[in-house]
Amino acid sequence: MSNPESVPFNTTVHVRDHCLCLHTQRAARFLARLFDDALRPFGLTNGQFSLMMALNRPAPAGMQGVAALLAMDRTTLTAALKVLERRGWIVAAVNPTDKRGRLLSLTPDGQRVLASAVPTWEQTHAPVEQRLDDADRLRRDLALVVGAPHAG
Amino acid sequence: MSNPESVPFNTTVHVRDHCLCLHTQRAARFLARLFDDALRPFGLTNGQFSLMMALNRPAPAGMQGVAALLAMDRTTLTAALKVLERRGWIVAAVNPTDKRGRLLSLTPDGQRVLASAVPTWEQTHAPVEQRLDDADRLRRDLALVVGAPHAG
DNA sequence: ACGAGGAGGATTGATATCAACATATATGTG
DNA sequence: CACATATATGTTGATATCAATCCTCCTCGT
Repeated sequence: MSNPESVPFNTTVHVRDHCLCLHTQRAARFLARLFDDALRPFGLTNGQFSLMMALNRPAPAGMQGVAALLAMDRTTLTAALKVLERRGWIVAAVNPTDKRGRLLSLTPDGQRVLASAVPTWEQTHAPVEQRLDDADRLRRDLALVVGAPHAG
Repeated sequence: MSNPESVPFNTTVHVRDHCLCLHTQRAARFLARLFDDALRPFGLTNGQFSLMMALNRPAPAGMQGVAALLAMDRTTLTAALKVLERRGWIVAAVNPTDKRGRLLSLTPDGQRVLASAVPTWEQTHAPVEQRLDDADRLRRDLALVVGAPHAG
């Protein structure tokens, strides 16, 4: 029934119900679909929206900083940028101070697309927040998972 | 500064700090890397581990049920199964009762691999759980996000 | 100035994700 | 039984994800 070469069903149930990795992946897939659907009319995915929002800052951003902000692999960021660059929504210029680095920024077109999508983001986000007793608590907990000792 | 064609920096900061989709994607990427690293010696990714665990049940599972359990697109499941099937860890047999459907189950080899990985799952999961004040609270909140009115 | 080691990115290969479309089977109606 | 419709799954194309690897450019010691 539960020899050392197989996993007892009880263990399966325990892992299924407790694995934070699984729980988080499920929620991530669910929210990705939700926001992808909502943002599709703008030609944006949830990840592209978050990335462009991360680039909407007073001074151009570097790749390391953006990758860290999104907890994303550097090479994933490279691939994501290529898509947005093809569409003319962002530019990746060589950093004149350090020619190894890139300075990332939104183009005027990119700013327009992002601005047009913000109301939809709000309309999509609000119902999710309302389903929760305390959205700030969830944000704090997720920040703890990622390793930030303090949230916010 | 904040004409209708661009997004004010204040808005960017608000979205960055509040977007539950972004927060969840970040945590999901972080945990995926953590578990992928830990499970690599067994030739498993976090997703493959969760999928095989979902298939470890008394009676063979159908694709619809598994996809729903993992909150995963049907076609994503098809692709994931092909990899595990190639390795001989699962079998997808035509359901004799309904030839449209498939019955998914672990092979003995698959059971062995899964069983060998469980201690590593425990060792990887424990520190994450310890970082949280209340892991059950996070699990409940994530379940609420996915739309389950009751957690557990 | 020169060379060694390091840091920042890009590329490649594998898997993951999902929409749009295609195929096979079941079910219900007449 | 024939046909329309619904259900279950597979296929294709685009993007997302990350490890391994390579290349370029910077920094530092001499």
